[in-house]
Amino acid sequence: MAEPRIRNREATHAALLEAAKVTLAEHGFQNFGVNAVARQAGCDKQLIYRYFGGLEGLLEAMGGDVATWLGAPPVATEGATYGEWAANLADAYLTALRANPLLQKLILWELSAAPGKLAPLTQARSRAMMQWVVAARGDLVMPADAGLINAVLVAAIQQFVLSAAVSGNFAGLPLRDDADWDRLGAGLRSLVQRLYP
Amino acid sequence: MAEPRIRNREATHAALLEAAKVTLAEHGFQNFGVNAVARQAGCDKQLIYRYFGGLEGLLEAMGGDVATWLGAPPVATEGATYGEWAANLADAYLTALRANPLLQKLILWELSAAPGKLAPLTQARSRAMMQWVVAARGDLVMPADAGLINAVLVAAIQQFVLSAAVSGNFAGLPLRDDADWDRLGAGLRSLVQRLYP
DNA sequence: AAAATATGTCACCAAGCGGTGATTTATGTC
DNA sequence: GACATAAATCACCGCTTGGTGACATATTTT
Repeated sequence: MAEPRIRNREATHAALLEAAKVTLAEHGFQNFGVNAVARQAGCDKQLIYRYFGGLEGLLEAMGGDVATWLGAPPVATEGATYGEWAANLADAYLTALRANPLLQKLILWELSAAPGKLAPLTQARSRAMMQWVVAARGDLVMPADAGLINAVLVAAIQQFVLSAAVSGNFAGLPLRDDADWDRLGAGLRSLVQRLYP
Repeated sequence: MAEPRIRNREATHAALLEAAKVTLAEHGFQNFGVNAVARQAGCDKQLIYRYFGGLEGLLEAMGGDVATWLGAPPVATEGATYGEWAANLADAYLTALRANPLLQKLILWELSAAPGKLAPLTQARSRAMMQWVVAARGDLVMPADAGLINAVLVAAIQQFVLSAAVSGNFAGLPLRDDADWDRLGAGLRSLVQRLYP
């Protein structure tokens, strides 16, 4: 019935990888599985086992180019203070994450899955984000409590974006249109500059 | 085979509700369903349909006593500044959420589920948390940007707790034993006091 | 005691899942 | 052109899920 796809191992391999990303980004991790990915790719699920050894291998393969999901980090402004740099980075992460449903779904999945099940993907993502930050930081010196402050910023941003995606707000703050996000960005910027005097 | 449970509608009703909470708290929302709840309650799933009209009704019923999940809010200290009060509240929420796997799973579920599917529970929880805060605030006057600052605090705390539950850390910060959490609490307190001068 | 009702259980259905062996068929090689 | 290999599909398995109708029995009412 269904016309078999043209025979091309490389292309099919790539198509499966792409289908995995699309499936996760569009439908979340809840219905993510061999059937859903194969459906999205338009081929038989057997090929997932043949080419990746199963879902596990497919996830590992996804981790391979996870670095490209984030895009290029913003460059550190010449002569900027650490506070300005941190504010810029927060802003950049906020917009990047907001525009990246795949990354959102992955973060959510990591929070929901049994520890270890997503290890390869988690490690790849964590490494990629570290590089993102390090590449942007240049040779700025970190204040003493920068670790905590930045963790709070990143954590809050993630929670905002994830909550907004499902309910359009967080703790009373509306997070729907661009104006809402602009307000939030400006507010965060002022907080950051107050925290890094 | 299985001895039928003694016939008592009230008790069975309550047992199902309790089983729902236990199932969610212990196994998360991923495997939450009529089968799992009925298994936990030790009765037939049919009773869920008879007494609650299905999972939906069971969730609504769970929303009924969601207020009791949080426990009593900390009382506002006499003559305290808003900054001190906010720091206390952050501390209280951090420890309360950390000790409450059911609430953790519910928050995670709300972030992962299709909007609307959890509406009754979400509304009940949001209302309960509002009351928690309002009851604690007393008649302290809120600074101008308190809404944003508190949102950032709550968001960060939630992300910390959720991430710690699955991976034991967040963005490099270790969040395993009590000492880790004490350090985080102290750090947050200092940040709060810097933000509310 | 007999009948009616309420409570609880069982047996089954269709659908979806992860996973696997067997089968077709296009492609490259001799 | 005949053959081997590799790419893709098909057909099926066991299991779990949400959901429902039929059944058994304890409890109350008549």
